[in-house]
Amino acid sequence: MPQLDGGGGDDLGANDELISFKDEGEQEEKTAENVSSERDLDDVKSSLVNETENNSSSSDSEQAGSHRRPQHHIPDWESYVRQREFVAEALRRQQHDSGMFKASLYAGYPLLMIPDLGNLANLGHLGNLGNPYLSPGVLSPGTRTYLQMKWPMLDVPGTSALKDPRSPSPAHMSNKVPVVQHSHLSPFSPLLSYSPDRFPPQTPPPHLSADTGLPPTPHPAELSPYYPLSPGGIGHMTHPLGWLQGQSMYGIPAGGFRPSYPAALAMNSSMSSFVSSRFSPHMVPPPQTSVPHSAIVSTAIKQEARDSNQHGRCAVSMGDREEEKKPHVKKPLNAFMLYMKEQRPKVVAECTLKESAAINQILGRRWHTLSREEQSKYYDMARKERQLHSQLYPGWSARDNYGKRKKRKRDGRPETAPEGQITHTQSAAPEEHFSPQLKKSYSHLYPPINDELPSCHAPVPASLPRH
DNA sequence: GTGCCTTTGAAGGTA
DNA sequence: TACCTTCAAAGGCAC
Repeated sequence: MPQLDGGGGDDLGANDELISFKDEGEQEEKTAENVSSERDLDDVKSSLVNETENNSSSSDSEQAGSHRRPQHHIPDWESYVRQREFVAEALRRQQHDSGMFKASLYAGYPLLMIPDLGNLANLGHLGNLGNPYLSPGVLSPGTRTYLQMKWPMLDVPGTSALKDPRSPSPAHMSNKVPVVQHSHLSPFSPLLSYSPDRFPPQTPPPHLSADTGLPPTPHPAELSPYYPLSPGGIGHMTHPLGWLQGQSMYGIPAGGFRPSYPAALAMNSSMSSFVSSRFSPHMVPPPQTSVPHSAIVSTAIKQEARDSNQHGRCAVSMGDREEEKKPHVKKPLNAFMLYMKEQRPKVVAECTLKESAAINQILGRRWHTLSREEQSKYYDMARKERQLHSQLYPGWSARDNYGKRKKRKRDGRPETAPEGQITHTQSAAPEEHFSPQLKKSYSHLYPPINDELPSCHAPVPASLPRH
């Protein structure tokens, strides 16, 4: 795995990514020859897919040669670093002025809490500081707010494990944040959009510091490889997730989150946003007091609860009521979903498409054109997402969400051949399987003869075999 | 107003 | 173990 530097201890438990790549016929341990042949294979695959997009002016360099260029991120790195430094400086001043936290204690701690982020947000263009993660109205003056920071953002001694310098990303790939984003949303922060519901402010329990809201004792045993702590340097620090797991800030029961959602969620909001430094080198400063974890969605469950009540409140048992109280905890996003969230705005801008079905097809093809390094970034993000999710919701299971949605109709499309069923993961050219509905929607993009894919640029011939 | 479409990946269930 | 199903995001569209 390219992003896995074996030395830093940074990427423990990356097996999922290995599996993911292996699933695509790529093995982590390969000889140079194998790598070469693999590259050839990838190039073939890439060239096939890129036929649709190479004709654009923007993809001149995205040729089927032996090198693929990173598609979007590198140009953004400088601006990102500048902004990061600016924010870091602002935070240092904030720390110095407010004395809210000691650098020695929180250095490298991805979560910083300041009493009033509004002041910080007023620092000129810092209004965009948390922007990818800031929902309008989330910040309010006087609200104690967490600032989410990623390790490289702070000058942390002993962060050698942060990243292998050979890594494609100087800090960590997951720290990159696409600059081309809508200012009001983050491609990697579904957390902020999951639920507008707020939970009542709660008072931190006595065992937590009144100033920081953090527990006084660390949980070194629960340190995540993604938030490495140097034993000698900052080993005394509380792991960002440590206090979340064992002694939740606002009291996640030891057995899990289920029995007391609101309390747990109040904590989860800040934690999720913070640990969901996931993917953000900036900050994710949702109010500590109210915004639940992104994975918590209220609408669906509310709807269900409403329906359930309509069916007869008398029949609702206590257990059912507890069920109704359950917030809908969404699944963590997988690598491709993260990729889509990041890239969708770009595709929309490039292709002037808005319909997600078509965009997703384009993105699905672009996904396959990504190099391993590029994909590994998203696998890494997804792994963090899952780790965070599992720690935020220890008792959650994907099965909990089964049936929350209406069952998808599967008879709408022609069945694939019985033998060797073509699934969405191994289908032929996607345009071949464009539903009549989608084609109809894009009739203006479908030349009547060619029946083309609504791609940005030159479409792939329908007969083009695809991996 | 609700579900479908469309993608990949993760996870749970089943044979 | 292999295969199948469901869900995660997104927004236009059809009903």
